[in-house]
Amino acid sequence: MKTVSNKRCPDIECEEVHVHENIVEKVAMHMPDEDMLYSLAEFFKVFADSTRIKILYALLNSEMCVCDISEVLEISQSAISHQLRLLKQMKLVKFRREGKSIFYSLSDDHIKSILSKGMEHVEE
Amino acid sequence: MKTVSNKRCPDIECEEVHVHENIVEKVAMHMPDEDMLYSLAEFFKVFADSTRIKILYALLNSEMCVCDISEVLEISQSAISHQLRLLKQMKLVKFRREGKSIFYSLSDDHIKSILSKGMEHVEE
DNA sequence: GTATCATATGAACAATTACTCATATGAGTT
DNA sequence: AACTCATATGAGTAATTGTTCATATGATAC
Repeated sequence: MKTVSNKRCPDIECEEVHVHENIVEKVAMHMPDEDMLYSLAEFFKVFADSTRIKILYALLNSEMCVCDISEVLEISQSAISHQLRLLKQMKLVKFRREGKSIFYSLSDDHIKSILSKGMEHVEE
Repeated sequence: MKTVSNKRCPDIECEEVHVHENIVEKVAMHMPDEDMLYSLAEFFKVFADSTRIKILYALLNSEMCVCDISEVLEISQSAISHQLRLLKQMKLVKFRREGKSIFYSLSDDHIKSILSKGMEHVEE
């Protein structure tokens, strides 16, 4: 079956055999690995919760201990701790111990730039 | 109660009244609106699902009709349609009708740049 | 050692969500 | 008009997730 390249072909219908093959093939070729796309979704999941977003924004300004974060955001210590664990697993935050407290901070600058990219879109 | 500015104060404990007040205040001042942070999380939620990520990546290359997307990604037409609805609501895709088909495409370039920012982080 | 405080964590529960299936809509064709 | 095809959508369901509550851990102070 012949396909027309780079131009839409209105009379080709959209059944099993009659899909717009040129497009389908081209797109299929450029798709990243399944695994990669899955990881990407996993990564964005971290930013997909307002508690975690708040934590990240708080840490944008200063490293903070768990109970300070809890205080600033008015969210229970337990909830914060659970979310910090996830952020830790995803390597978005690092931490250091100081006496009884544990201070968390952002692990790199990617986070800042992703947050602001998102903000740009939301602010419109 | 006195706080020490810009320097950690190890002997201040982390109870209701004894939080690291200088940090807490400073961070509290710089926090964006609750609503803004909530919207931001909502926005990132769109990217937090592998089906939607796949759809967006597919559309990065070319506008496509629903059944082509379904074919390329090997995901049911119904599932694609449900997710496209969400993407439409969040203004990440636009669409045009052509005969019986409806062609979807990315609504702007923000999306591309957010995806690649995410990709940068994942690829490390 | 015991007591206290900051943090972590497991279980339980409620809320959200992404899918499937069945069906509806709506445009084109005859 | 009736029929077909592409897409949309509502209901139902299984899986995921974020919180609370109770408790554990681990460091410091006594």
